[in-house]
Amino acid sequence: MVEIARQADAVHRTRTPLSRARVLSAAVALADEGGVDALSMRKLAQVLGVVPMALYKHVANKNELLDGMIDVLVGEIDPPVADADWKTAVRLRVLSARRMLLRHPWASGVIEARMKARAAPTPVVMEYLDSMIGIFRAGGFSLDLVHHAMHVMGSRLLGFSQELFEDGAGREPDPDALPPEEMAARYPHITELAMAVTHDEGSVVGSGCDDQYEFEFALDLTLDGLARLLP
Amino acid sequence: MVEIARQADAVHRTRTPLSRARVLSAAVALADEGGVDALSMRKLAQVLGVVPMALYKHVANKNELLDGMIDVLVGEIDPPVADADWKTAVRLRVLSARRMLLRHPWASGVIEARMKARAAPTPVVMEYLDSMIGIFRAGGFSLDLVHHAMHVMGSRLLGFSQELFEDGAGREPDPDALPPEEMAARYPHITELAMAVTHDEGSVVGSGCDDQYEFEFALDLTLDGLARLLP
DNA sequence: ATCATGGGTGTACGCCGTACACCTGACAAG
DNA sequence: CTTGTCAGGTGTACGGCGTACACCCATGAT
Repeated sequence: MVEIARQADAVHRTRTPLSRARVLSAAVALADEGGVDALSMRKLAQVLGVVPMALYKHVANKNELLDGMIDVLVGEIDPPVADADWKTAVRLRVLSARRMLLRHPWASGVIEARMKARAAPTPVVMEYLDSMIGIFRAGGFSLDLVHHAMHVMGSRLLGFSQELFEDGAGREPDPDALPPEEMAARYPHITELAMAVTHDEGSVVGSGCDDQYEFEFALDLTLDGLARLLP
Repeated sequence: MVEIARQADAVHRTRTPLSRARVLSAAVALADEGGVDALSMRKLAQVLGVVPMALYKHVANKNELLDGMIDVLVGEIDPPVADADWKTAVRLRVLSARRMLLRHPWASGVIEARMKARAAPTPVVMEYLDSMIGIFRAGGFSLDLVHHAMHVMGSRLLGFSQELFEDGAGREPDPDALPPEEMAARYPHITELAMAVTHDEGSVVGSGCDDQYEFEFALDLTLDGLARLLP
């Protein structure tokens, strides 16, 4: 009994004290494995070896936790490179953002959801947007044009353009999946496209498409479109 | 007591029987007012004057409910116009999708979330995508090019390109909002842009920007970019 | 007359976020 | 050295959620 007490004490003594930073990074880690649904205040507390309510001494509530996690992620995006023309600067930055989002697949959903819910983005996000605008401005964009540019880039600014129909490993299984022939009959164009893309006859939907290439293709298309609008 | 029984019976008799369609449209209505957070199986059941578990006779679970709601919404998008060149056909369709999404502001989030979770889109969404591909194909796009095109359009295909920083009425209030001068110091480019956009000195962030114009600007930019790639 | 069945009911379980009261140990002031 | 403050961890509890499971009952086929 004394042993137990001593050990408990030892554990207590060993445990590095909680902190906002520790909470946030544990939350990110928890979301990284198991997706955002696996992130609950209770599970997070358990991972940190602490009682759930302890977290509330470091984050106001779950939404603020999510905001903090977003800040952590945005902090992972490379700063803009110096000495580059605006197009490559934007390009590099967006690709860096994309890499971050590929490391944290749950992030785009959380970012979008929180962006819609919050009155204003967090300071960290604000600074990201600000410096992005700065790149355009330094590249000679008028205020009007940079405004349009930000809208054009839209979600690509943060590194994602919804991969709407994507390979789909690890998704919910589809009970009523169609046999290929019925597929071809009902959705001739999808099927045709899928066949052309996957030259091996794998699962008809989506695989075999180089996402990175597609992403850069789209990114460059819009960047070139913007470049043509410069005086 | 007999009265009560009779009245209950009358209610019972009056109530039009549940059906998947009735459940789905009630769910959409419930989400329309109060956002997607206000949509719970329990509240939905209450609206329909029924016990929660009754819903499960018509939808397998909440995710399937959401999928059904998406189908309802996609069904609201205008079919492609006949006798139009590909560009205007795509343009009109996407603008119709956008109108639907403005009617149901919660929809884009749900669509994105469910698209990520499901193995394959529902048949209704598949048909939408299929016919969209069909428009491009009829316009002379090669398979490769229409593939790129679908990626380029990305979320715009469904009528939304995240309005990342948007006017923000009805959002969570921001406790630590900055005074304008500090705003200008920390985020010079955002401030400059915001000042240029809102010619009246309203709240510095975002208002006074014509979303519809921006959306069409971006849409046309990408459509023009695609047009330049045609042989 | 019987019986199967589709659709509504009731109860119960385990999860969730978090309000609120409490404790405790470190540290500053006297 | 005492005393008081207080940041930070604890324990309990509440209301809401999705949904499994057992049930009942009216309808219509046999």
